[in-house]
Amino acid sequence: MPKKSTDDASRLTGTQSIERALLLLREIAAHNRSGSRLLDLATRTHLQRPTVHRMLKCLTHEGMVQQDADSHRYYLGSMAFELGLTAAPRFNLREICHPAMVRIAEATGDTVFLTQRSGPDAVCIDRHEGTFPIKTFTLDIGMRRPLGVGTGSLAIVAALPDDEIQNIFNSNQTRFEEYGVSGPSLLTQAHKAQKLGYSMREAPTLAGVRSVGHSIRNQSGTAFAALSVSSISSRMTEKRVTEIAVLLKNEVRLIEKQLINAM
Amino acid sequence: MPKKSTDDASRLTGTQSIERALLLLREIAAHNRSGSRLLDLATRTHLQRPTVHRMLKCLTHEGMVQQDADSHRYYLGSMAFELGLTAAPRFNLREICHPAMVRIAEATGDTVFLTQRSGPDAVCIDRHEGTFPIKTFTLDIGMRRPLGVGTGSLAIVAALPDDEIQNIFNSNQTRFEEYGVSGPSLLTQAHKAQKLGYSMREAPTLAGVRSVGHSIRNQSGTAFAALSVSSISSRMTEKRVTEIAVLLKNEVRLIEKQLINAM
DNA sequence: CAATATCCGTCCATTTTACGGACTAATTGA
DNA sequence: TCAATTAGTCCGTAAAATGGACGGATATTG
Repeated sequence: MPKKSTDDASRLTGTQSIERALLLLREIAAHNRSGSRLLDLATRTHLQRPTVHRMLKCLTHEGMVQQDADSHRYYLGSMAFELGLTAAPRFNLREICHPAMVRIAEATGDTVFLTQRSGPDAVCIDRHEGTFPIKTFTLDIGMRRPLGVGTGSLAIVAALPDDEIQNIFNSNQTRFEEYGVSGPSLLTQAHKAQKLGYSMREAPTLAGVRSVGHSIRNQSGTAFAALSVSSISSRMTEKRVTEIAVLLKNEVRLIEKQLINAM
Repeated sequence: MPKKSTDDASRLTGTQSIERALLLLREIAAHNRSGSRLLDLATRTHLQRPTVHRMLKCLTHEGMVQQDADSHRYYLGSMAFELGLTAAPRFNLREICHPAMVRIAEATGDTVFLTQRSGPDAVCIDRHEGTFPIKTFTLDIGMRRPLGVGTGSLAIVAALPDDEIQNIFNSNQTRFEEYGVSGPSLLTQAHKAQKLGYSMREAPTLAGVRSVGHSIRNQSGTAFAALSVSSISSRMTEKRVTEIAVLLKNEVRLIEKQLINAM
């Protein structure tokens, strides 16, 4: 039954199963603290259970995925970790941004996050905590969520051309629900962020947390990462939000200069 | 033409292309500093060029692989890095071993390596340098080589049952050549290491470097990792080798105790 | 503690997907 | 400028992957 996959436009041919395997890996990565059950993976990826099972068996065999013997839940495996170690030297965004994150954390006292775009997702690749005693750890390092969900993520989206924003929101539509946010509202928020030059919002899942984000662009001008600062809402007055936005903007300017030399 | 793949016994079915894709990823990882050309990848993986190309196109599209625009060479991509970050919290061997590595580096003055088995390969997952001014950086973090090539690697092999050693050496045979070592000689060295309880050898590729290694076993008693110490041969007298071996053995004992609690 | 609902894992006939031989384009290098 | 090497593409064919259906394990409920 040709379900006429209404997926993305960018159709590659002759690689269906690899695409599916990577889709699975991303989905497992997106829930790596709690682990994923076979059925949930099948549902979330829109694949048939037998297909998912067969692929997971292979991925497990090769070490990309691990299955907990008791719970049967799937997690990323040691090979994923090792490939990451190997790839790391070529991805020095973390190192480049580290001093800036320290400075921002010191200046604000709040927690700073570094987020990087990964296709239809955004991944938190670093975090630095400030001194203020109430900490808001809205993101763990390595956490993967649909593009547009976090505040840093929103800043990345807002910096993209309008038609691409639409594309992303269309393809992530169903995934947004899982994170308790609606597509249309995200679009409004993205437009607001475009006007302001930075993103700001209340965490939808965690009441009382407010964040400010600013995108980072590469040499060719496309936003591929973002810095964001998170704090309890009571500290995030309107005045303070704009102050932090300026702080972020300046630090990002420095980072972007370094990117030109480094990459 | 049914080439009757004389591969490994553990035949999975319905996952050929995923297996091949992962084989490619491992092969790219094994040469990630210099990058890999399409043809070399095809040769090393024993796959057809069109197949490799098609798969690389997909992997590149998904961010697992990156292609340098000028040289056309392939490297691991940002998604590999990100998956690694996500997987990291569940692989704390590094953290557990870190204090031991510091102590060993201080005691010996030489460079200490932590190696982990990954199927038919071994991957260097950590390194700590001693104070002695002549340093022997025989391994970079993330470096992947066929199991049996390095000294830590050799210690892991030596701790396996004899038939498995044979299997590994058979399937890695051709890959050994690339690293300038011969299978049979490795077998002798493995047997020697079994008698001694630790592995020791002169680096085959880099004259004047001698290393000592000791395997680390998990709860179920199988060797899955190793600590090793590397130094210039003039420092590695026979007496000193045995001293370092004792030092390693004691540290490994402590690590193995922690593994029981941690994992 | 049956009975029942879920979910995991496997089988196998069918068909779509991926394979790879052959060709073209791009790049190197002599 | 021309040969040699490598990258990338096409497409008919065969084999690999798909997924509906079933058996078995584990959790849940009455």
